Amino acid sequence: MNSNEELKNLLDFDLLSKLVVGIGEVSEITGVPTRQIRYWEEKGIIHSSQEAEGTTRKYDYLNVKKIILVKELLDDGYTLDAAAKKVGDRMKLINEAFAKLAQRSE
Amino acid sequence: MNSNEELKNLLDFDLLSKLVVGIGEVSEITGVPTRQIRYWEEKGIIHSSQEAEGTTRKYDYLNVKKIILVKELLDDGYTLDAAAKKVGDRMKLINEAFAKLAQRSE
DNA sequence: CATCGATTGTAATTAAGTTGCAATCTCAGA
DNA sequence: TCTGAGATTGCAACTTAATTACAATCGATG
Repeated sequence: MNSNEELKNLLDFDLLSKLVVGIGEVSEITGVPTRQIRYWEEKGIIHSSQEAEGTTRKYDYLNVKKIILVKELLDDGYTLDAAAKKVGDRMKLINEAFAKLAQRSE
Repeated sequence: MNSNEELKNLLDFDLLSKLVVGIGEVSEITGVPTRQIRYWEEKGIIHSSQEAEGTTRKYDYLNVKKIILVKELLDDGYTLDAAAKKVGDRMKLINEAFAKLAQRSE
């Protein structure tokens, strides 16, 4: 049994993907003000799942992770666009790894 | 490098533990009506993190997992109390495994 | 000092969640 | 069939959380 299988037994990836939190929670977790999160979203850097206009935005694990990474780079002196690009590249890898793990859990 | 270390590199357990969702979300995920979730909580079977009276309940991964398991047993014919006990035992193991994984991530 | 990127403030509105009280539903046993 | 305990549900009145739109601010750079 390889490590991924062990992992799948412990962690329910299907559930993980459904754990979507509100913007207030994201703000508390990341330290980024809600206003700023919405701004990044306006700019197309973050993509929450918002069913329709006027309904509340929801953020999954990967969304929150991305916000954390962007914030780290901003704090480090990057411009928003540069940070977004850099994080985008890294998120690709994380997304792929997750996709693999989530595969057989359906 | 063992599987747990690989896992830690991929999954941010600190973040996972902070992903707490509202009761409406839990209801959608699990198929258990919000009213019923509150009832189970009243009975002491579920323990959401509710800062104070009147504020909204929040449920983390393990809470939601527990609700899913309880529901499965109920659907299978168990009484609520019996299901709660059975699930409680299983959650102990899951909790321990998570505690181990969450350790060095701080 | 004007411009641009980045962020922030706020009012008015809607969505989501809370409690408490009471009603209902199920079903095993007298 | 009646009944009582366990389990669930309905709902009104209320509070908290989140939404949008418009405008203001703030710092760095040419």
